[in-house]
Amino acid sequence: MTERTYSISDLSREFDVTARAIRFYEDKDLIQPMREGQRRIYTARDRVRLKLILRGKRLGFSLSEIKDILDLYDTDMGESRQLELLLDKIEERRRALEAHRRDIDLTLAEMDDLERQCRENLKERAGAD
DNA sequence: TTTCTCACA
DNA sequence: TGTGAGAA
Repeated sequence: MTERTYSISDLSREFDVTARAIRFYEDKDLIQPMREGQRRIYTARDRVRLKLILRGKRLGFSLSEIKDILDLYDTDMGESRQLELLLDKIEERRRALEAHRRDIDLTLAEMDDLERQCRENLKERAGAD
């Protein structure tokens, strides 16, 4: 069985990212497609990596964090360590999001206060007029 | 169509 | 973390 390969436009269509972005990930060493002359040839494995990159991005990981995780994919005894690193990253990311949520809640509470004051002020003015 | 590079946010 | 343009 001969393995399927993909062109850069195949993948950009499938995952709805620009070819530019895919080349950009390569430039950052997140993917290493083969070459056929100048052209990039993506294997099923490259395709999986791209899928993982995009998932990582959705979760808010930086490209370098994604690279750290992806690199363990290639390592011999990497399986468990990859999962452990991923767990670390998830925990870290979760903390960051929770901190962000607290900030947002504080800001919303302040806005409630301010809004209340504005409304009271309006009422007083209406009475004074 | 795809590549590369330079500039730009 | 990408994009756009221009030339090959």
